[in-house]
Amino acid sequence: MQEYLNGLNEPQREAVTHIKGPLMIVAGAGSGKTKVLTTRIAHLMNNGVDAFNILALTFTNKAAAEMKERIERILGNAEARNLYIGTFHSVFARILRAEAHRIGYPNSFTIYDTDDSRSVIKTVVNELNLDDKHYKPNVVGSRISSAKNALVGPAEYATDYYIQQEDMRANRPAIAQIYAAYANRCFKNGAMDFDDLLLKMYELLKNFPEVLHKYQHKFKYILIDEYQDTNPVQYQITKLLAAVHENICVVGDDAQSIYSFRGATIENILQFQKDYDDVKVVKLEQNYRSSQNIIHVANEVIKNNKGQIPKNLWTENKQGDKIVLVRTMTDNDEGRFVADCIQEQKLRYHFYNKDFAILYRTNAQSRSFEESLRRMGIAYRIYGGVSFYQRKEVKDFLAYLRVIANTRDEEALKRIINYPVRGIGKTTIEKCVIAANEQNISMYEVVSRAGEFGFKAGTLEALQNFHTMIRYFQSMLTNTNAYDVAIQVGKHTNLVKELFNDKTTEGLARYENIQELLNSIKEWTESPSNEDGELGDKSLGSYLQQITLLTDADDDKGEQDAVKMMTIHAAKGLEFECVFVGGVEETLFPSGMSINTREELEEERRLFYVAVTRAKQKLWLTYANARYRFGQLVQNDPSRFIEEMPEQYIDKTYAGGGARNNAGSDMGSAFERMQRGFGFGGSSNAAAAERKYGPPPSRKPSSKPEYLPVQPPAAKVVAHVPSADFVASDTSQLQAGQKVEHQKFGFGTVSSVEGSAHNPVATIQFEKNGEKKIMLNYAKLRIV
DNA sequence: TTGGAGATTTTTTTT
DNA sequence: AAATCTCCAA
Repeated sequence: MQEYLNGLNEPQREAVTHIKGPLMIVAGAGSGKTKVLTTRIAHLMNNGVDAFNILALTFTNKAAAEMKERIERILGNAEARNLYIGTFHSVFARILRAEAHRIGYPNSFTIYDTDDSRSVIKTVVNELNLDDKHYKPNVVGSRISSAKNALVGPAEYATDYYIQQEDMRANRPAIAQIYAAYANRCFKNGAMDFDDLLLKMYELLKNFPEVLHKYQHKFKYILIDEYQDTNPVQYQITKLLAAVHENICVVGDDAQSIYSFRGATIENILQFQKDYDDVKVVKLEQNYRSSQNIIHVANEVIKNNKGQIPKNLWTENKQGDKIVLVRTMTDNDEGRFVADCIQEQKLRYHFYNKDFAILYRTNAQSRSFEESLRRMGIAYRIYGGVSFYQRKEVKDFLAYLRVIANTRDEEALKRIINYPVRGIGKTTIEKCVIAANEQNISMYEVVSRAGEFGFKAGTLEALQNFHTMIRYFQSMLTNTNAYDVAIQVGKHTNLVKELFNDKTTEGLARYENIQELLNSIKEWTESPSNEDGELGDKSLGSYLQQITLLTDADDDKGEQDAVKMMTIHAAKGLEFECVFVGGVEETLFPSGMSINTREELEEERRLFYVAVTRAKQKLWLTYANARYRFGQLVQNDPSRFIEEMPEQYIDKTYAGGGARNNAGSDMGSAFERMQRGFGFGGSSNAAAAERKYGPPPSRKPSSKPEYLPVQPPAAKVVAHVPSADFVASDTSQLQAGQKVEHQKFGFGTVSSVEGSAHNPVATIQFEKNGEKKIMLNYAKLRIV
């Protein structure tokens, strides 16, 4: 008997060993879903299914790579490299690359990221003489994206009564026109946006029976992870692919559906049973991840949602700690609390940095956490946000490569035609675009035939030089790999040199980024196989196509001992020993944008459910009375989700005061209690904690974190034992020049008092700990 | 044509 | 607070 089956519980084994026919796995959070998927694939292969006939669609490329690795370990051979595993987008991009000629695209078509796509929309809006203030690229773009995800093309969009009504009501009747122009322009540019990778794949299968036939018979077994987050195009594609063999296995949890803004619909998972006869349904309800308390809270909150697949998530794990609710004055206090708390937990329970995750609803919230962690000297890594490949200098460099691989790519061409500056200004670019539109040729072709369009001598020369350079790069394309081309681009454009000569801090960072980019291209070129196991294709085109689809989660720089910070969306599928969820406030979580309909609110609640169920042992929910938004302090109420959690599982020690308007509470503000308790107060330093709890274990974290604390000056507080007679003085009249004693920082001299009358802030020069800004309303100071 | 000062806008969430 | 856009002088 195959021993890999032994580690499975009953329903898991059922899911793994069901080989023929449609299978739906309803997998609760932490129920061993990945294990089931990998074991199932291994089991299929062990039972004679050829790896080449298996397609597995995952949510991130990293998940795909991990699965491959685990399967190899189970099987003990390298067969897994032949599997087709990847995200919808990367798998389809690969197929489209092979079939591009059928639909009029170059096989090295460009993949536009969101920025590129918005930029094209803006161009198109202006060309149609519409106001881009009213037809905002973001608004129009998301409208187009929804249409594509729902399989609505430009023609149908323009004639659909309901859609048109909506656009009329929003006073944006021209969106249909923009959609059509946008689609045309993308095609003309030889480019696909993210949605096109799905839509064109669908059209390919729909319009070319021989292609459909080919892939139907190639993919005899199909597995789809995170099925609750698939949208109608993805649904239709998989339905087409699975139509012959019907060996389709979907895994999902309706309670974790959090991508409706991307067109995902729970309908897909609810519909699955009706689509095929004889669907086997397996429910995985035992949670192996979290404590009893965490599971109870999660279950209780999600009950407030209507209409779900009934299930009962349970665990045999121990009860665990209560969920800690934390209220602070501002977002900065929130950051400080979390950083202090991590420090304390590490000392007390011997956790490593990597055991902690800070999750939040919006990327912008990372700032205050980042600052506090840095001050404390705690290593951290932020996932998401602006990714490496979105940085301006990186995009600029890549734009060269894009033009070389695909001259139709007008977006890229416009980016680089005058970068570095070579005297081809806005007017000239506009002229080129207009000429291109008139003649119905690409902008690049105008540049290449610049002599025919009556440019001034100087301009003409600049254009011709540019064209000669690009042609030179292209001549290397056929017999050189991506890295060699990139190096030549760096040399001949003077880009690298120019950045090198820029000695400002930002210039230096930009230079380093380009170096890193070149290194990563080199690494990619030299690695034996691509991420999907395809051997050999080290061309520039191949490189460019995978680069756009990489996400931050994918570039895993090894297990680092760093606190992880990311949005809740990005945390899907992950787990951590200790989790902080920040900004649990009305208008933030649930988002102010998503409280207008029941559906929206329920999705926010599912998001809350996802956040809570990421934690294995410990969970903190923090919220601030007020936080900065657009540089202004705004008040917020605690999130409604807090009230939905049963009291008995909640520790409210830190949830009392905080607000000034809550003076009746005898708890004192969270900040005050923090000072009384851990982190502050002279005695609770590392040495004391070590005396009390013993030395940290010798197990070493595996590698260096990406963000090692740069300068840890503030982190190392020189311990101060307060005077025996320490009594906080009335500091309302505090003035510059006075000497004071602080419980933690020791003696110092006030250098200034600023801030509003309600919230005075003193800058104090401490003898041992340097300059600190102290909020007088909260800090306890003794005037000496 | 270029670059910079000042004005304006932006925050959901992501492949 | 930060990023992007607009306008103007050189």
